[in-house]
Amino acid sequence: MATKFSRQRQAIWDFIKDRTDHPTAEAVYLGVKSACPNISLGTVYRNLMLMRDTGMIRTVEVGDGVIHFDPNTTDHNHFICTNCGKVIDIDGGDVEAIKQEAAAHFTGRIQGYSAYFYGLCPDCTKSAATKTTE
Amino acid sequence: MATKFSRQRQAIWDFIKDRTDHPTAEAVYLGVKSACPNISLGTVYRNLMLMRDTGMIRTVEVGDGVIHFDPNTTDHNHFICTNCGKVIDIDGGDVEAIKQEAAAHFTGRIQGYSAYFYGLCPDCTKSAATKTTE
DNA sequence: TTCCTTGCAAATCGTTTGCATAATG
DNA sequence: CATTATGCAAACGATTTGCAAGGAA
Repeated sequence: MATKFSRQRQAIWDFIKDRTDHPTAEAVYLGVKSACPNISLGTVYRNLMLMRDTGMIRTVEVGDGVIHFDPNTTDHNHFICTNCGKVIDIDGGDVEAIKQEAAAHFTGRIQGYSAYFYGLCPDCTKSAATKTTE
Repeated sequence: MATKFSRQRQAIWDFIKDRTDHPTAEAVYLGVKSACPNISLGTVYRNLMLMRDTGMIRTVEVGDGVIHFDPNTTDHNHFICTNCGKVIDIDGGDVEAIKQEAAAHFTGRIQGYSAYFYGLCPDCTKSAATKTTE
């Protein structure tokens, strides 16, 4: 499959490659519109999925029923704010240790791994503290 | 909301309460049909979601685009077989330790947690070993 | 009787796909 | 030129919802 780097694929990659906010296909679509005014959602999906299959990016399923895309393909954890829905990277954790912990209690071979932590993100914690009541 | 325990809700609960195979709504629907021949998928969904909101069960999103339901509401990890799609509980892991590990690298308060490990389940590992060649 | 629930069917909504056309190497 | 990619719109499939009728307290 000789990959032809189309303008839209390039635009999608440029848009997502440095993102840390785990955009959805819809978000990528909107974000790329300025560079490619008449790109279609289908093309965005096709390219994102292709990038995932190629290992350029990774898909993240947070539990909101929508697929999020993450250019960070190294093992890391995710935090999801139960208030605003934001998805934040938790870098620097010892992923290997977590894998070991789980592997110790399971008889199969564990290859991949993906963990989600839920709670209030720093921002939401702050604004919650502001309002004294409610 | 005074909950009226209908026959179908009872049947759904009876069906799922001891399951460890994380059935989908569809699976519950089929499994409950013997007890309630003309129950509808909608009712199954409504009840499962209600049970989740009530904390009776928990939903599990494995990455196959379908919601799985789990009567085990205690913190535990899940293993998903990349070959057969089976979802297996990993009991006995030190979930608290994993939470701590992640919390140490994040500035928000971590409340919930859910992790998925991927690989070949014992069964599939076995059958893979059987076939000398592929 | 009074709400809560159901069954049914239609409606959503995210994602996928077929196809004729356009762009890439 | 031979392919690969695109845009569009229709197809899909899981989940949700409105509503009139049925069932539990």
